Amino acid sequence: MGIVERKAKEKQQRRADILRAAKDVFFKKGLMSATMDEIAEKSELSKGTLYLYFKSKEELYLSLLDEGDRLFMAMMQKELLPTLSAEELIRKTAFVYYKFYRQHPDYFNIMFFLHHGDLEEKVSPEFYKTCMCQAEETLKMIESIIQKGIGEGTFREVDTWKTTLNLWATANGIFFLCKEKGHHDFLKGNNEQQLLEHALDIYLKGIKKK
Amino acid sequence: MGIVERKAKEKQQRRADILRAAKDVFFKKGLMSATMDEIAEKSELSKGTLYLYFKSKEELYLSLLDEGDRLFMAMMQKELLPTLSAEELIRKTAFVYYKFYRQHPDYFNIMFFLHHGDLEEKVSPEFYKTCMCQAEETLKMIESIIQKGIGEGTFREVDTWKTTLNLWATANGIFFLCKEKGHHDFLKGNNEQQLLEHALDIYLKGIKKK
Amino acid sequence: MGIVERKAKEKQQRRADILRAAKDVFFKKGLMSATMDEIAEKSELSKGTLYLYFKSKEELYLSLLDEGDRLFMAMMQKELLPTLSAEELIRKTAFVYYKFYRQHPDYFNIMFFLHHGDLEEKVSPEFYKTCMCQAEETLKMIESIIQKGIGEGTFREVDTWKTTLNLWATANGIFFLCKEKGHHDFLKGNNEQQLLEHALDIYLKGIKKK
Amino acid sequence: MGIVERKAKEKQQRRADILRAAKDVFFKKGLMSATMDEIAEKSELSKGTLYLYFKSKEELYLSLLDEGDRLFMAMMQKELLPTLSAEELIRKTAFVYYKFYRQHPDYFNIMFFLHHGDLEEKVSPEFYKTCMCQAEETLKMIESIIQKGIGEGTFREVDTWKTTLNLWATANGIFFLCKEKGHHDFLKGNNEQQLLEHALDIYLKGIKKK
DNA sequence: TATGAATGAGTATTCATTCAT
DNA sequence: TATGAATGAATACTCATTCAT
Repeated sequence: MGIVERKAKEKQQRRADILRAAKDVFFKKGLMSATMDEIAEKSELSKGTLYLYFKSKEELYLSLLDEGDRLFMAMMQKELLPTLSAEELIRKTAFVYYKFYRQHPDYFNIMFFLHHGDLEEKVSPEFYKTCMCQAEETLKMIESIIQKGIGEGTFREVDTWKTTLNLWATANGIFFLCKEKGHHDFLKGNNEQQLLEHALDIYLKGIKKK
Repeated sequence: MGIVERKAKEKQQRRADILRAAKDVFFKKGLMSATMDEIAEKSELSKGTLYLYFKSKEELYLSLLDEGDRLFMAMMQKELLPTLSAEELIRKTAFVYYKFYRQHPDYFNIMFFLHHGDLEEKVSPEFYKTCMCQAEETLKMIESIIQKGIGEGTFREVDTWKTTLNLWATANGIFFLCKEKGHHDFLKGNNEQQLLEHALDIYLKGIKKK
Repeated sequence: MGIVERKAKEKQQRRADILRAAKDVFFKKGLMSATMDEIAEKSELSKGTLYLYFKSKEELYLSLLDEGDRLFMAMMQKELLPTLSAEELIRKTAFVYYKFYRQHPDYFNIMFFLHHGDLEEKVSPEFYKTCMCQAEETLKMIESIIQKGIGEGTFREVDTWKTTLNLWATANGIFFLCKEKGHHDFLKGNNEQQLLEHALDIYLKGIKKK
Repeated sequence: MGIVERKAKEKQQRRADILRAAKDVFFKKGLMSATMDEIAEKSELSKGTLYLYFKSKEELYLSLLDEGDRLFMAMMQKELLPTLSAEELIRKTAFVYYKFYRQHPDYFNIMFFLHHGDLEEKVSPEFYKTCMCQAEETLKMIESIIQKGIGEGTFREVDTWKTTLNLWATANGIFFLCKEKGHHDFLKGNNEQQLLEHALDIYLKGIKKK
């Protein structure tokens, strides 16, 4: 029994090692330029072993999302105190999302690639669905805040899921827009945080009861 | 003289031929999976000729943006009548953008790749900047609508550029979110148009004076 | 242990296989016209494997020099008996070099390319230096013969290194001259051996005391 | 008639323009890396025109030898005064050859390539023979000096053609040896001139009557 | 389970040469 | 004669994936 447990633990460890190495390499080079060789070397495992734990390069790449989601969820649960008002919760959520984006901007690349399409065909549908489900969890959490706001009487009776998707889309759209840096500043000095706050100011004004 | 003109015309034609073929192939396979061989075959030109007109695969890919921008601008100018109110113009713009997105959803992939970064390193900075400038033109048009709304006294005195970027980010974020289809419906039946309208309803309520 | 040894042996074997195939192809077609595909086919290994053992086409080409140097050194050590006089040793060396040249005239092509320069830029400096050092070993051996001749009192007190380089240059110059064959006989019936002997006759007369 | 002459002159001019441009490019990049495009651009002629004057890239390359030979011959005739003794003439010839080599080291690359073989197959035999004949002219001139030395009674009755070839081979061998520079100094500070002088000292001592 | 040697299909790019005008 | 647009064959090198040990 002890042996079985240890084996299972070792397996988890290997998986974690590979993911850590993959993160380093993918985030440094990008999906296209990263190579399995480099990941194998960095993880101090053989290339063959990589394929024992992940079906393909693409699936390994997407597996990093898991980690991202977990990280984000953890950050959220620490900060979203139930004593806060709905508006405060919305603002807090946005801020945590922003903080997460600042700390791990590369997870967004994965997300973008996931939606982009080139990847979609190279990953098994089951795996793909798994990724989606996790994203949905996050969205449900946001929806519950909006429901709470409506319940409290602070928010108008908006369509909660539509509103959730809008908020999510806005935040992502802003982060995406701000990714482009350096060559040409059409942001005119605005950064993610400022834009996000401005968007919330207006959006909340539009949601809140008179 | 006639001869020079005809040559110039032929050259334009070739360029157009290549772009058309490139669009077909890139939009079917994606940047990564598309091959220059296939584009050459589809354009009924030799591979060498492709490189006579475009420096690299990446530059050819981005060159499709040009066309997209032109298309969008043309659609806009046809629909945005100056007699409309600011709110109507905003809604119209969103609708035109939506229509454009429906007709040419693949142009968004290019945009996503452009912002994503892997491409940034493979294209000359000048060319990159050109792409960015064209995007800015569109944004300026939207800003002018907001300014008009403020001038008319319909909108509150919001930061016009921030608001512009927010609207833009929201639309893109929504389209981006909705791109994911088929495998798992976290949209719960909502489509781009519905989400966009819902977002505008709320956002405009937040902007408009009392 | 046995397993490790066998693996190492197999690796050596592969390397040898590649070198043999490379020799065939390079010597038949020349550096420029030879292709890695052909070498792969001839070695009955995949192209990828070639690159597992050699960094580039150029490095593979130069690696043949190693073999040439070893071959030459082996021939020398068999023939240069220490009982011979300095003059006999010089003549013997020249004769061995000539024999080597006759048996492996293609190694000279590599040497020519090595000095020619186009290659210099395509090979890592370390590798390049290694090639050079091996050539120097041969030269040192010749110098020691001249020093011996001076010590014996047979040769005048000439500059030993200059003399070494001169002898070497002369032999190479002759071989190089004679390479040109077939199209036009400006050699007027002279061959490498005759020219080399004639050169030695005169050169040794110029070196020997009185 | 005047028209015919002018046309002929223009043709010569074009040819010269191409050769000049070819020299620039070939000597800067080497045979392998130089491109016909660059030569066309530098000569301010179209690529097609290049092929009107030269059959192929290789033939254009070798055509530069002509010019080299002419240059060398001209230098020789200016310096080789008939009043000089045979020994002085030999030394003078060597010095002129050295000067030529210093001023136009790149012509040697062509010569080396010519003999190397890759080129031999890509050029028509007639053209190849022409190149060889010109080299022979130079050798005949050297032979005549040796004959003069024998006639004067200064030199022993050596085989004049063998001796000629030996001298030529020695000089070329030395220049070739010295081409390798930079990475590893097995020359130990010796340069072409010093080696050439040392070789002549010894060789002439071996030729001269007692 | 872990290895890592071997694979070989896959591809962007180059460039000498041609030929219609 | 001069052009230069078009060609398309040619090739080095990569890298995800497999599989015998």
